[in-house]
Amino acid sequence: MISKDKQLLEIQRGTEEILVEEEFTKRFHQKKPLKIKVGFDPTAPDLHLGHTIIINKMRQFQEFGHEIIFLIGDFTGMIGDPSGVNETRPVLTREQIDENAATYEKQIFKILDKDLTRIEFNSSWMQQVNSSKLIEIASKYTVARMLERDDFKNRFKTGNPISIHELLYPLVQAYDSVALEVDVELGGTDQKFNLLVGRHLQQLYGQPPQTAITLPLLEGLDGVKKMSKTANNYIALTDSPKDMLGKIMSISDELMWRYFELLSARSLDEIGLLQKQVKKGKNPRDIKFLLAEEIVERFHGKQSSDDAKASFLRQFQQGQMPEEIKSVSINYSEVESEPGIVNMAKVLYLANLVTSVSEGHRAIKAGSVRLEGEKIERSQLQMDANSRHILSFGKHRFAKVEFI
RNA sequence: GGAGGGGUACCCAAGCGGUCAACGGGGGCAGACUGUAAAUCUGCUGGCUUAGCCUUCGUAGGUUCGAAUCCUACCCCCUCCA
Repeated sequence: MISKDKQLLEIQRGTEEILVEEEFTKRFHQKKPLKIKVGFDPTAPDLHLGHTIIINKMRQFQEFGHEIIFLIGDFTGMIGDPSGVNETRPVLTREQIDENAATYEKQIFKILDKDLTRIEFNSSWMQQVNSSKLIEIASKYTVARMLERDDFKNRFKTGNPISIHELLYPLVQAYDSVALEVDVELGGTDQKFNLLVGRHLQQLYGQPPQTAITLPLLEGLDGVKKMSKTANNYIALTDSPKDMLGKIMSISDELMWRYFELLSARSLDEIGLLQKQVKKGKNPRDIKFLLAEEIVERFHGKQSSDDAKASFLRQFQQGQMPEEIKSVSINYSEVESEPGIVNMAKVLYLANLVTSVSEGHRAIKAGSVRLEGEKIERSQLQMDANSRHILSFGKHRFAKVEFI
C-alpha cells in the first residue's frame, strides 16, 4: 500500500475542486475509512464515458480502503435534478426508475469492486420523511440562496418556470448526506451547489460537514454540450467495439486532447509528447487512433479493439463495404407498386435505413442512396422478387435486403 | 384576487383572413472537400400510394367559400399590482 501522502496526490489528480481542501487533508489522514457518497439519477440507464470519470475516482477511493456508497436517487429521480437544465425535467414513474436502477447496478461493476460497494436507495429514508419533517428540512435554506444558483437564476430571469419541488431537490440530496453521515461527496462540477447544500445541512444537523469534491464534466461528441443521453452525443459503455472506435475517431482534434486528459491512463507528460508530434506535422488522426484503441481495449479487450480498427480502416480508408451488414427480409408484395416495379423509398424504410418513407424519397432525390454500390436516381425501380441486394444510405448505413 | 403579455414544427423565432407544410437562425441528416476531424460550400429537414393527396400552428368548439391568423370557452406560462 502506498503512503497516505501519495494516495492524496492520486485522489487530487483530475479533480476540479476539493472543498474544503485543508479539512479534507486532515480527515484523509485519520485512521478511520471515509464514507464516500456518489449519487446517480436513475434517468439514464446507459452509463457513458462521462460517468467513468467519476466512477474511476470512486474506484480509487475503494482501492485505498474507503467505503463507497453508490446512491441511486430513486426518490430524487421522481423530482428530476434541475442542475444545468433550463427547463423542468419530466417526472419518472416508479416502474421506469426501478428498471433504470437495475440496469445501473449491472454496469458499474465493470469498474467498481462489487464486494466493496455499498448500494443505497434514497427512497429508503425519504419515504419515512413525512410532511412536517420535509417542511422542517425546507426551513433550513432560504429562497434567496437557492436562487443564487445559475440555472435557477437564469430560468427565473428569462421567465422559464421553476416548480417548487425543484427547489427541494438540492435539499433532499443534502439530506441524503445527513441520513448516511457521509464524509465526502463526489460529483460533477454542475453538482457543486448541491454538494455545498449538503455541507450546510449536515452542520445544522450537528454533523461535521462533508468534503465536496467536484470532477470535470466530459464534453460530448459534439464538443460543446456535456455528454448525455438526452443530447445523444455519448459513448455508452455498452457500445460495440466498432461503434466505440468510430465515435471516438469522429471527434474533433481539439476535443481529442480533452479526452486524452480526462479519459486516458497516459501520464500528462506522455500526452504532452503526443501534442508535440502533431505540431511537428504528424497526422492527428493517427494520434486519435491511440486514444480510441486505448478506450475500446479498456472495455472490450485487446482483440476486439484490433478487430474494430482493422474493420474501420477497411471501410473508410479503402472504401470497402463493412464486412458485417445486417440482413433484412422484406415481403415483395409490400413494396411492389406496379407489377415488377418496386418502391425503393419504402424499401429503405423497411430496411431501417431511414425513419419514414418520405425521408426515403428525399434521400433518393438527394442522391445519397446506393444499390449494389451504384447511386440510384428514382424511387420506382424494376426489381425481381426473391432477389438479394445491398443497399446503402450515406456512408454509414448499410443493409442486405432480401425480397421474399 | 386584479391588470396586462404570451403558447407556432427538435429548439429559438417570424407570420396576424387566402400566394402557409408555414420566412430566418440553431441543431440534425445527406452531398462536395478531407483524416468518417474541424472550417467552408450545397441540398434536405410533417406524413403518404410523392409532378398528386392527407394531417399540423396550446385544447375544444364557432364565424367564413377559405383560419396559424377573427370569435367563444377551457388549459398552461410569464410580468406588474394586491
